[in-house]
Amino acid sequence: MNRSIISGEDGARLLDEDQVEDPLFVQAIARALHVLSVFHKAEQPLSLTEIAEASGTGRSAAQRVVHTLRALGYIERDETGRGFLPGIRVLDHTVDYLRLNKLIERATPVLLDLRKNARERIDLSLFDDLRVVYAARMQSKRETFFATLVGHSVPTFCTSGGRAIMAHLTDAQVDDIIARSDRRPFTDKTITAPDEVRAMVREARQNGYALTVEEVLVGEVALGVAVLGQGGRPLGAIHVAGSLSEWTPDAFRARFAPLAVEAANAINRLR
Amino acid sequence: MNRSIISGEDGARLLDEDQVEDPLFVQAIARALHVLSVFHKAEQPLSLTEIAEASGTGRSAAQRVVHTLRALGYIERDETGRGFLPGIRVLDHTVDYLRLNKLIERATPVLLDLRKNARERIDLSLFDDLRVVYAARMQSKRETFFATLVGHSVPTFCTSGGRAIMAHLTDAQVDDIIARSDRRPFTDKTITAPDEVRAMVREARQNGYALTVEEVLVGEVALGVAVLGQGGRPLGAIHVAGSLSEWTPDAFRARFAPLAVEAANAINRLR
DNA sequence: AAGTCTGTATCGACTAGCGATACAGATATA
DNA sequence: TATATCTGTATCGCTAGTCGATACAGACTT
Repeated sequence: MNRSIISGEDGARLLDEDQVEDPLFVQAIARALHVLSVFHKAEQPLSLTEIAEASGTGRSAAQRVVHTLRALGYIERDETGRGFLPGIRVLDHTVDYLRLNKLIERATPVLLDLRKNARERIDLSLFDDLRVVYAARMQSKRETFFATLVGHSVPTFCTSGGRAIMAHLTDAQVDDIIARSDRRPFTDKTITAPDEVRAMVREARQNGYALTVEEVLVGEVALGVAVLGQGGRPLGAIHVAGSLSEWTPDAFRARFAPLAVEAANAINRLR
Repeated sequence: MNRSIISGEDGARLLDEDQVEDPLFVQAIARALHVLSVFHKAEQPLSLTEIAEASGTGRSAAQRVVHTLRALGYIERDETGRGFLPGIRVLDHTVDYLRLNKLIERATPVLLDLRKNARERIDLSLFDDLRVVYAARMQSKRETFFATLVGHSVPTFCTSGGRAIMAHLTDAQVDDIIARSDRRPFTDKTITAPDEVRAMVREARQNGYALTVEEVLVGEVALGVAVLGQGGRPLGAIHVAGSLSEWTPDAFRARFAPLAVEAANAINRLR
């Protein structure tokens, strides 16, 4: 039972039962953002009742939240047909996040340089527990794919960047991530067995990078190198991605591993 | 007194006094999102007290909101140094917005095609009252600029896309937008005088597109064509942007106006 | 015309959030 | 070394604000 990369069925941190006990935890906020998060699983505009059901709130509360969110621009009505959609206002926060993120800031010039030399697609992803979130993509020359992957996330356990990141964690942390991950495969090449994943992580530890072949996308080979912050903690990863129609995995590795590792080092050196 | 395109000092819809009277308006949500919006004017991590001051809330309330937002991943601590930053969770909503937006969906293939023919930078922007928000960018062959402009916004009154959009509004609406806009210039070529802007809009009405020369960025010539929805209402615009080092404005217009207009028509025809 | 969806609105009961106040750790003044 | 002022965190009682029930109008089905 493979799954798609398109839909957002990943680690959407929803409200935790414990948090209801926390006196510092403002419930209304959680409810509101929970309502907004409902769209993560949606494929089309949602009606008020659908929102209410999906968010677990009653119709009344859902309507009042939607009303407010709409007034603030975080939710819009669908023009054609009925229902609601996320509003354009969310993009303001996107740009704030990207702009203020120090890792992105210091990685950008290095990535531009890497892309020039590599002439393949370069991505920057950010580590977020069970997943790795794309923050920037520099498309390759020939590739006409949509530049806007910002915000897309893929599981840590089965991506080149994720594995490179795990290589900088303790075994216990790696095991924890593997155990908690939804390990449904994307392709029939996706490695999901905990032992095999652990082996890949050990390999990445020795190499200083991770290579994945068709684990997320058929025909794609990807090489990931972790980017580190404070005291060696992995914050994200650089990805170089190419097509198997042009490269064998080994040729890809030989060509791009040095470049990518050097780029990551350059970023790490900046602090 | 020119201004920068980088910082987010645009139409951030904050809470309106009237809304306090609205019984359906959930204040806690507005407060929370207002706190998140505080980062729109920030250039660096914000301390709790800075957040409190900027959002108008007391320290206590601000702390409690930040606490919750942090638990949910919408706010993070800055690793190095102190203070808070927007959290990675906001990118989830970004991808939801982009994914569910019908205009982006139907425009994408056409834009890819346009980029192939034009070989210049192609943008898709969405109309949001006083501003126009970039939703997608397909970079040109040679351009190494960062692909991640998603969420950036520029004023409607002085951009090619914005003017093309205004060409599809009534005169009263255009006047309203001009009047309410913060018309500080970006460059010394920025046209800010209401009458001149109106003239440009009239011109755009006749041509079916708008051309701007260095009004936002020095050295840039841009051509915008509106994209329409339900009953001719403008939803956004296609932009083609080039460099004055390669094109005279007239040559640019002659070369790309037909292509861009045709692309916009293609998108409009899809519904 | 009866039925079932939309989205919207009102109001009282009670809970959940605000503000005041306090504390601990880090960095900066004297 | 001491005093001051930041940082972020935590507690608790009063009351303002939210939830849920209930109701209504318009748009599609049947």
